[in-house]
Formats: sequence, C-alpha cells, structure tokens
Amino acid sequence: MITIKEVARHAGVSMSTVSYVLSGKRSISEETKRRVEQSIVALGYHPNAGARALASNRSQVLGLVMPLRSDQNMPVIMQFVSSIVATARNYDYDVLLLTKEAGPGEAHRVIARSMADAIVMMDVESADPRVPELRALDAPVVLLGMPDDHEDLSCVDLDFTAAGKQMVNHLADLGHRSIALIGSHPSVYDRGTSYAARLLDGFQSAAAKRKLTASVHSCAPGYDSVAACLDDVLSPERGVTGLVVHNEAVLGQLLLDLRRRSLDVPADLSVITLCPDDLAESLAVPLTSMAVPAQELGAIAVEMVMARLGQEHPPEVRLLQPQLTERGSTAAR
Amino acid sequence: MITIKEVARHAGVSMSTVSYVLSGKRSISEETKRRVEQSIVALGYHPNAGARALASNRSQVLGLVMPLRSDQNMPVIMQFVSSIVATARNYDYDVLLLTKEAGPGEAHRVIARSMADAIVMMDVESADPRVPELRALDAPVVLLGMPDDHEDLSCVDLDFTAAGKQMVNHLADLGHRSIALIGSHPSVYDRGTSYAARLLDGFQSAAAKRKLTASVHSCAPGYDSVAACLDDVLSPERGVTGLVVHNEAVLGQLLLDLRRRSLDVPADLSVITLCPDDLAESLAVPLTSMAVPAQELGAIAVEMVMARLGQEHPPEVRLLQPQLTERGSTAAR
DNA sequence: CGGCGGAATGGGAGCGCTCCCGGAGAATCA
DNA sequence: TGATTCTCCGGGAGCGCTCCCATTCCGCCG
Repeated sequence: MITIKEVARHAGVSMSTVSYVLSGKRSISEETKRRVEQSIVALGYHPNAGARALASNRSQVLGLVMPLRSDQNMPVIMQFVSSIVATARNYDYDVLLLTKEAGPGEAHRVIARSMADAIVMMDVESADPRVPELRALDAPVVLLGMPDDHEDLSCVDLDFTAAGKQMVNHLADLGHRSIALIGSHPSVYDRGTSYAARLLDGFQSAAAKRKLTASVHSCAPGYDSVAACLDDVLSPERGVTGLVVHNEAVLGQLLLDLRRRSLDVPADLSVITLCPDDLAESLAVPLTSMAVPAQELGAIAVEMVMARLGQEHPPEVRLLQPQLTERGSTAAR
Repeated sequence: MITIKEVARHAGVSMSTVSYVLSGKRSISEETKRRVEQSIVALGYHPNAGARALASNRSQVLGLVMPLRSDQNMPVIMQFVSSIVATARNYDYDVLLLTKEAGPGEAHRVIARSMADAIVMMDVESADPRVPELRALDAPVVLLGMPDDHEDLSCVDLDFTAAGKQMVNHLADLGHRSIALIGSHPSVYDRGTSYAARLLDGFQSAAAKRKLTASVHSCAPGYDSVAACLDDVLSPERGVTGLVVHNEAVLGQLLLDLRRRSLDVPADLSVITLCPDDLAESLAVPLTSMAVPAQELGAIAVEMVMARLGQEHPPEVRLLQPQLTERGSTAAR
C-alpha cells in the first residue's frame, strides 16, 4: 500500500504538504502542488479512508435509512436513492445503506461508531417509532417525509396538502361538482403514512371550500378490487365526473377498467393523479398529474444535511410545492 | 467519545484485554470478561470504526454496486438488496452503496481507499464494461449475473437456460405443439443483458429438441404495444396455444388484453412465466411460474464473498436451478 | 527443588492520516 | 536599516484501535 509518506518522499516534500495539497486547506505554490500531484499519479496513491477518518474525525459517509419491503412505490424510492447518492458524491460523500427493517438503532450504531457523519431517513411515517431516537443522535439528521411530531427535526417533503387542494381546484375550475378520491391501499392509511393523510386533508378541505360533493375510497391493487372500487365510485347516485387518484399501483388497471366500461377519459370522466411523470406519460391514457419531484427532494435532503455538517443550523421543514402537468385527461364539464 | 482506554481503566484491565474481549481472539477468564462487558455498557462504549479499520486493515464494509435506473425489475432488485444487506449484517458487515451509473472505477476507488473489503456487483450484463476492471481489483468480488467472459471471476445466477428449457418442456409435456416466447423490452436485448439471452437459448434449444413450432417476440410495455404484440403472436396461422412470458412489466396488461379478446387462460391459451412469486400470485389469473430466487441468490453472493475474505478460493460459478410452481394457468391440449 | 508448559494478562509500537506549532526567507513598511 | 508581515513549508504528536511480544503465576514432572 502506498502511503502519504512515500508520496512525500517521492515528491521531495513533507507529509503535511502532501496532505494539504489533497485537502486544499492551506495554500501551496503551484510548483509544489504540481510535483505532488505528479507523484500521486506516478505511485498510484489512494488515501486510506480509515486513517483519514481517525485523524480528522470525519468519515465522509452518509447513512441512508431506506425501506426495503418491495411495494409499489419502488420506482419513486429508487429515484430518491439515486439522487441522494449522486448528490452525496458531489460533496465527496459515500452512502452507507441501512434498512428500515433492521430496526431503529441502526442509525445510532453507525453514528456511535463514527462510520457515518450524518443520517438521511426515507419513508418516514406519521407516528414513526424511529423518530424519537433520532433526536438523541449526535449527528445531523434529515427526514424525507414528515412525522406528526417533527419538533427539533429537519424534514423535506412534498406539500401533499397543497397537492390535494390543487387537484380538487383543477377539477372544480373545470366545472366538476362531484368528485372522488381513489386513495391508496388501506394498509397505507393503517400504517399512518403521513403523506396519504395530508393529501386527504387537502382534498377534503378544498372540496368543502369549493362546495363540491366528494367521496373517498381506498383501493387495493388487483383486478377485482379495482373493479369493485369503481363500481362504488361510479354508482349513478353519486354522479361523479372527476377522479383524483392517489395510488400508483392501480392506475393502469383502473384505466383499463374504465375502457372496459366504455367510459372515455376525459369525455365521460376526468382523471387527475399524483404519480411520477414517466408513469403518467406511459399509461393507456396519458394523465394530467402532479409529480412527486423525487430527484429534487433527495438532492435537497442531502444539501440540508451537508449544511448541518458544516455548522449548527436550526431545524427546518421544507415542503416543496407540487406542479401540475396537463396531459389532457381532464376536461370541462 | 468513550475510548477503549477508558473502558480498560474502568474495568481495571489493560487496553489489550478489552480489545480481546471484544474480538474473542484470545481466551479471557469469565470473571474478567464479565467486568469488561459491564464497563462497556456502563460507559456506553462503541468502538471507533476508523481506528479499527486502520489498525486491523479491515473495514467491515461490503461495497454493493447496484443499478439505479428505475425500470420494471425494481422489485426483484430490492429483494436482492434486502437479502444482501441482511446477510452481510450477519457477518457483521455493513453495505456501502455504489451505483452502476456512477461508472466503473467506483469499485476500484472504494477498495483502493480501504473503504470496503469486498465487492458484490449486481445486474451484470453479457459484455459488461465493468467486468475487466474487476479482475484487477485486489479484493474479493462476486457478480450477480454472468457476463460472457467470466474467467477468473465468481458469479451467482439463476440458470436461465434451464428455466427456458423447463418452461418449454412443461408446455410440451402438456401436448402443446406451437408456442411463443414473449420476451423483454427490446432495449433489454440491446443492452445484452445476459439472462435474457440465456433464457432465449434454453427456450429455442428445448423447442427444437421437442420439435415444437416456436416464435419469439420482444414486447415493450404500454397498452398499445402489448396489444400489437398479441395480435402478432395470436395470428391464426401460427396456431399458438402456449405462451412463455419473460417480461414482468407486461404481465398484467397481457392478461387483461387476453380477457378483452375473450380468451380464457388456460382453456384457450396456456401461459407460463418467469417472475417473482408474489407477482405471479397477485395477477388477474394466477400464473404457473418459475421464480427468480432473489433472496437466495443475494445470500449466496454474500456468503461467497465472505468465504473469500477469509482465504484464497478459486473462482466459482454457481447457477441455481429454477423451480416451477403450478398455479393452474397451463392445461393439457 | 529447579525447570517447564500453559493460561491469563499487560505494555506499547504502529497503522496512515490531519493539523497544530513553528521556522525560513521574501516582501513590505516606517 | 531593522522591524513586521506574509507566504510557504517541515516536523511530528496524536487520533483509537489491534496484535506482537513479553511477563506473571500457576500446577506438575523428574
């Protein structure tokens, strides 16, 4: 193994000079810097991460707690992970994978042993049991998602309440008077996943304000359960003309089922949804949708946590405003 | 920060004794061990990973190169990751997340800096550009997937050739004389993903041996493209009665489209597929399928790499035999 | 009774870095 | 000119472990 000492000797400078060339923490003459860099390349030197961590008290590692149950949200989860890793690498950080399923305490273990300098936790639920423990962590933490009790914690999330409102208002503006929300699998609500509840809030409050008739349905995936759900939603006495769908897993089946019923979107029924753009585009009928800006959320989470590595920062909650993309699946009534 | 020295003082022993209690590398009297363990708990000691890595030349970290493009195989990918992380933790290893997209060189960086002791690489393709570089790595490497040129490398994969044969034989045994393979998105073949090609091999050689008429179709996801594909497959002159599907993404749409055509599975058409069990079970028609034993593959990969950390091992290729689960979607002709 | 083997533990060098503390020499100032 | 400031760099302690090399204290043998 090539050490910094050998580089120093090869370049005819001291260890400290090599170290400073690498870290840029003090100014080095152009000439010396060049010589050192040449020696580094010539010898194929790579700094030893353990030694660096020990001496500098920084591991340059970010702990990422992610859910590994394989549910329907996987594509969005992967978008998060992908932007988190990419952004972390921009800060010269690597990402250590911790799983939600391994239980709380994983984050603590990793911080206590100085394996990571900070934690980003995904898929945070309303009453997440992992949250209290996080407050005690002696390291920056940022949550993706917003638990009910987020005092003292930094969170990044989409403003689901606003998203719910915006979708309702979109339909109301088009003249719809009776609408329905097709929500997630019941288990999502049972798990208390905060975003589902917040979207529901927004949906209901906007519907009330606009004086719309609004019903709410949760829907499990599967051919039969989608059909049953639509039977209910579309029963004539409701007079529903607009659908808000917050359930990626059933979108495809739902559209096919509408086609089976000979209902045209948007002529007979307007549909608007919250899902990733690529999904909305690739469906049987491209859907007007609000996207979860997963890339952006992940990047912001990393940036927040990095800022907190530098110096103290007060906790902060950032709710990104959703953006609506028209794809022609909603029409005036 | 509590160090080993403070624990030693608290327990009235030397640093080395504490170290040996922790590592178990030499025998310690029960009495001493107990005292040390009590001190560890009392003080809340956690060993510093950097110091340990520096002194022992072991990081206790496994580098995992995974694909982050969010395609349809996400659920399977997550099963891999999940079992890899769980198995690694059993060996007291953590997992560092490297992305395929970040390019080759990431594995090298992480090994050269001693951030990780070994590498597991997922989603390896036939002519994977990352592979040559791996041979030069001075650390154990195990591939999930099998490149064309895997000399000197250890690989774990499903025996896709056998899977292809087995599905054909299953249909042939039931008396089908004309069958079709509905394969992946063309891009999967373009990418040269080795498993797709191997399954195709198995399919074709078994079909030849059984003297079946067999056609092959690749199919992009999307309502229209599935419909078009089925138009082709089911054109009367082919007389296809059995379908082998190797494309998770279109399974759902395909079954719904068959229903639309008033074709009953299995009365009018037998369908067999290769996909995760939970997917096969939850479809409109539960499908007889071969599962990718992702959990097992991941665990084996980690076990192989761990074995190679201990001592030299010759490279080894392990192809797991697939297993067929009947779910009634195939019938005698 | 001396010698010897084995069990239990202590001491501390050294792993490869970072960063504090200076020092040498050039440049600037009064 | 001497004093002061700057710029650039070297020396090396110390980060918290691991593991090699003793040392001590037994019991046992001849």
